[in-house]
Amino acid sequence: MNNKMFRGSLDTIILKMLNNNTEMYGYEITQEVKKLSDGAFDIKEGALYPALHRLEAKGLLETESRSIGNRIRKYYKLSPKGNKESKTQISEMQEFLQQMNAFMNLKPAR
Amino acid sequence: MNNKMFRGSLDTIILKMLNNNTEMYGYEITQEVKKLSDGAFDIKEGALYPALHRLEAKGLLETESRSIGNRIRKYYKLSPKGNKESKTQISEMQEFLQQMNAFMNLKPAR
DNA sequence: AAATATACATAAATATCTTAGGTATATAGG
DNA sequence: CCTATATACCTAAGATATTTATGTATATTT
Repeated sequence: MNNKMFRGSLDTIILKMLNNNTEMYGYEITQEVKKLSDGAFDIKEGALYPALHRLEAKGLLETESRSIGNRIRKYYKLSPKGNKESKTQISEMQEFLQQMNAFMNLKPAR
Repeated sequence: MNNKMFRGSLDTIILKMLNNNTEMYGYEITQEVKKLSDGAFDIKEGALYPALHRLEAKGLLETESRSIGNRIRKYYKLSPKGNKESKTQISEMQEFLQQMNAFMNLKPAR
């Protein structure tokens, strides 16, 4: 997929994932999103990590670092504020999708 | 509408309008899009004109300036290349909308 | 042993958008 | 008549989000 249209929806995708899953770590999000979208949505790590940090800075996400073997994973989950915001953004996205769909299906006036 | 999600879709919207209408001038596009979307899509002129110039530079649009009274309007229409590209982008957008819609409707695993 | 996958991260470059400002003509309301 | 709003084009500065490239390190597969 030409992911130009993907722009602007990354935060909402992350919030959606964390709304469904209680907690996830960054790399896991990229893999799950790819899988769930049949490869259509390909989140670049260079976009993901700054996005997670942004959302955390806004108080929407809470983190907990855990050692898995010799490696550290940083788990993210929605804060109460993030929980509310995720629902808002999911609704707004659905509304947007409907509007854009109607628009793209418009027939010429004559 | 929070038009954050609007990002990345302006070019496609313009191409869609010109696919439906043979020819339009810039200001007309902003007004028609607003009307057709019930106010949901609000194209800023600061985004529109650079976008039109970009699309023209890519060879997707052709222009013709016409005097209307003492004022000049710049009419845009799809070039043959733009005609093809518009159909491509409309299809890609529709595919994207479907994917994103499915994604936003995913239920938690358990 | 080497290649690939996992897991985090940042910086530079690029793209697109908003905000703000500029110019000028046309029309509607008081 | 005059003033505000609408029409119609445009660009520049700043904000923001993304890609590409790079870096580090461990784990797993071939």
